[in-house]
Amino acid sequence: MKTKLSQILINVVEQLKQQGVLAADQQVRVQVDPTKDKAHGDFATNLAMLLAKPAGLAPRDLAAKIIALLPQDSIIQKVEMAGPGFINFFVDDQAKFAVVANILQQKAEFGKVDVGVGRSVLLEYVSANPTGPLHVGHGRGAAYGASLANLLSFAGFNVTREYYVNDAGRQMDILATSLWLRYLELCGETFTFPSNGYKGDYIYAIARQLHDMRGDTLRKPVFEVFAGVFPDETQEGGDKEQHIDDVILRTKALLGATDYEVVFQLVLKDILTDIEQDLGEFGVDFDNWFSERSLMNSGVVDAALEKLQKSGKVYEQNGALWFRSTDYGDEKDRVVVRDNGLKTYFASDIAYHFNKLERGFDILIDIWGSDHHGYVPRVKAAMQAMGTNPDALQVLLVQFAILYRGGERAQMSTRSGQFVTLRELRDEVGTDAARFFYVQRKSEQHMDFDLDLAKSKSNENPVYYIQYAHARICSVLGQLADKGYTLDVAQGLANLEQLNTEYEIDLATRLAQFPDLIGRAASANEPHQIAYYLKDLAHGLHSYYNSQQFIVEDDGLRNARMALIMAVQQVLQNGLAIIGVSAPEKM
RNA sequence: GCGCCUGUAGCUCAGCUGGAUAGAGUACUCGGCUACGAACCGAGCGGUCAGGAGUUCGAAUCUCUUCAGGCGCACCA
Repeated sequence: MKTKLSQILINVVEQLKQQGVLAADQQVRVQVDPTKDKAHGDFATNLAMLLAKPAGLAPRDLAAKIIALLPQDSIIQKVEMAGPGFINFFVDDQAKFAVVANILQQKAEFGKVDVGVGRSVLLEYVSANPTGPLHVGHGRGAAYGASLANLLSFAGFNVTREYYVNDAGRQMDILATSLWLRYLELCGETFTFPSNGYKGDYIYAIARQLHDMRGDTLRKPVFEVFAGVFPDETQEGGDKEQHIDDVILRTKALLGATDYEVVFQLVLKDILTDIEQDLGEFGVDFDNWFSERSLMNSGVVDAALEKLQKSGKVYEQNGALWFRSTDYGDEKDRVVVRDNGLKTYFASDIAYHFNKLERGFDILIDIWGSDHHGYVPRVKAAMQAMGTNPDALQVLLVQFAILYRGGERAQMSTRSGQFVTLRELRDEVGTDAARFFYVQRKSEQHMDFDLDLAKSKSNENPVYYIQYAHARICSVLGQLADKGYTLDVAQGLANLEQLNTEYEIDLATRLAQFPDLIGRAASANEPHQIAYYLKDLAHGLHSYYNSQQFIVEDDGLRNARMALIMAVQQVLQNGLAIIGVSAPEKM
């Protein structure tokens, strides 16, 4: 309907050009919008106001010219000029119900558009360090990423979902060392656990596994472990960072490369498996789990650094290797290889993003926590230096949820082991409510997450409002048989002209807007628009439901109503599927 | 100090690439089940769109500026 009106108006603009009212090279973006006020018809265009100046006419005079050029069309009941020069279109009520047949025919496909035109997207999200279970802070990125992937896919993009596993680097060494220390405790050794080690309970569980596997074979006396290490911060003149670094070195030396790798792989695999399962139960899946270590070990990082070196984009200073990111607008140059010979996380990321494009993707989307926003310019700089197009990368930043518990802000720290896990949240509020809660808000919006409210009063979550609408429709359809009627969709579709109440027209209008909404939401990377749309659609259904009895004696009218609510049911399903929420038949 | 994000009803948030009288939920006050599910519906109350200046037919939306909050500014990831 909307596209049809746009087409008509584009033709009118062409005619205006031929008549010389507009210059032949005049650029025009025809805009047709649904109206907010029914008094303004169904659709309105501001075309006359936009073109008034170039045409050298008063907006209302130009509007009159445009209206005169409009062709006769059966679906357009009336055209009016209004206000400063709006042109309002009144669409024939019966034409509005055509969408019902489309929906029932296309089913789960209804709403698909092609703004993606088959372009391939690599969508990277979550990518939390595998140093512990996911907490509620990761939940938002997970819910957003998964919903966006569904949305883009629905909008015609070819989406690949990827989790970047940061399994290289110092944090992983701290983790492996923490595990071994807990293992030593199980062997009977006693000592003070490093203040900068990972203290979460999950480490104990893995340590027990290790002990079951290897008995005491990996045990070393404590005095050897802590021999000559820098004191911890709890001691006079100590430092937690230097302390843990020394303990790592001792751990590696005492265990040897082979056994250290055993410990390392055990904790990595255990945590990664847990994360994968956790996300899976949250309805968040991935096509690839991409290992940073594999990038390192296969020489891809070295190759990338070499490439930069050859083109003179890196230089040595103070024993470290620096990338000239300032050449590309970054605030300062960045270290890629430290003076101790270790490559930085940034070095891997240069190689990783280069690798992504080498795999043939047209568009790269990274979803990061907003605290990483300062990181964007250097990655783009690196992409440019590597000879690739930095505009291929879109970084979407997700604000952290600020947790409130008992009216106070709850602090979260993986290291200290004090956090609410995503799993706990799912157990207490349910996957549907959690998914909806996260995706309800625009990603860059700060979000207050009241744990008490989410847990205790979960019925207030609007997700139930939408699901209830769906269940209600299912219930009504079930009632047909109880009342001795059989559903006849064909008859319903043939009698749509019997639908004429404001509720019915309103529902049909909303349903018709769904594909357009998908296109807009996908273009803006905003799955929250789907959530708001569904709330509106559900409201339309509930109001309709309360206004009159659906199941009436007249066969044609009854079946027409069934067709309409079945269309609503279908669109609710399609929309809920995108945001990863179930559409239950009963509640 | 510099950069990014945010500021809309008491509270939590929408506001569709500048459009007509700024919306929803919640809270509060009323009203609606012998009805296909009341996890619902209807009505009311509630706003200097943080403040100021500018751009134009028209600004919550764009520009500048002030204020307030969040987050970054490592040879950490």
